Amino acid sequence: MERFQDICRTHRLKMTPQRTVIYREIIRDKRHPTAEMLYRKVRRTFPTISFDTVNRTLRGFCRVGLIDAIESSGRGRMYEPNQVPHHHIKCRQCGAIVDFQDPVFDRLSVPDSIRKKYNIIGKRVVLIGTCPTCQQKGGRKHGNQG
Amino acid sequence: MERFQDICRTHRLKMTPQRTVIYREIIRDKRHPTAEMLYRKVRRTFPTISFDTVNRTLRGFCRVGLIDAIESSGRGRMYEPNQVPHHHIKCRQCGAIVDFQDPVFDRLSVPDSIRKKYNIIGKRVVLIGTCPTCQQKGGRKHGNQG
DNA sequence: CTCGGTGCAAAATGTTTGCAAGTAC
DNA sequence: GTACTTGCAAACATTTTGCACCGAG
Repeated sequence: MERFQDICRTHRLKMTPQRTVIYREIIRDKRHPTAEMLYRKVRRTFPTISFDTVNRTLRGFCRVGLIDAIESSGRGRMYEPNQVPHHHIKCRQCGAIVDFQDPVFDRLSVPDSIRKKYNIIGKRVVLIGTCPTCQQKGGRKHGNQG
Repeated sequence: MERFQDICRTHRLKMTPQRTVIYREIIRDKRHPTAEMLYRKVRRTFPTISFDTVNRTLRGFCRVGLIDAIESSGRGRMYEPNQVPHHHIKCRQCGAIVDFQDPVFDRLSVPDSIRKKYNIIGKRVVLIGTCPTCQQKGGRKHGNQG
C-alpha cells in the first residue's frame, strides 16, 4: 500500500478512492483477473464505480509499473500484481495461467549479446502444457502459447 | 511442407490451395504476423482469398499444432511457425516480440513438482524490456508483459 | 483554483458464428 | 457423393475515445 502511495506521487497520479479500492483488490487477488472480473469485485465495496474507470485505471497502473498485464486476446486482458518474481504455466486447452516460483529460474542470466541491445527489466519462464483439470476432461477450447 | 501434409492427413484436414498458400507464407515469415498481416501477404499470390479464411485457417493450424499463437490483446493475435525451440524478448513500449535462441535456456528442466501435475509440452523464457528502437525514440504505446 | 479523474455514451477494433455454394478426397 | 471448406455478412466481445462535470491536491 505504501508502494501504491509512492508510485502515485512520483507519477503525479491522484489517489482517488476509486484507484485505492482497485489497487487493494488487485493485489489481494491470487488469480489473474480481467478488468471485468475486477469490476465485479470492486463494485461490492464501491457500487457507483463504472467499468470504464476500472478498465482505464488498470491501464494506468500498467503504465507506471504498479501492475503487469498478460495479453490474452479473445477472452480479455488479464492483470497481475507486479510483486515477487515468478513464472507461468499456461494450459494449452483452457488458457488458464497459474503462477509458480522457482529459485533456479529466478537466477537465469540474460545473455550479454541481448543486454547490449535491449534494456531488460524482467524475465520469466513460461511453461506450456495441459492442466490437471483439462487432462481429466480432455476438454478443449483454444490452443495457443506465449 | 511434408510436415504440413502429414499433419493434415492425421487430422483429416483437406489440403486446399488456400491452406497451402497460408502455410507456406507463415513458415516463411520471420516476424510474428497477425491474421491481418498474413492476409495481405497471401492475397498477393491468391487474390480471391478472404480474410475470414485466413483467420479461420490460422486458428485451425493452432488447434492441430502446426503453428502457435502468441496472445496480444489490442493489436490482434500473433502467430508463429512452431519449429525450432526458441525464446522471446518483448518490448514493453511497442509490444514487438522477437525471437532469440539460447542453448542454456533450451535445457532448463521443469521441476518435478510441476511435472507431477501438469503435462508439459513446451517451455520458453520471456524477457521483458525496451527494444533498441524504443530506447532511441523514448516512444510509448502500451505497457504489458506475458 | 486547477488539472487530472470519473462516468457515460459512442466509435473503433478484433473475433466468432451461420449459412449457402463449392471442392478435395 | 459426402463431408469439409470457403466467402460473405452479421453478431459478439472488448478496448479506446470524446466530453461535460467533479474533486484531490
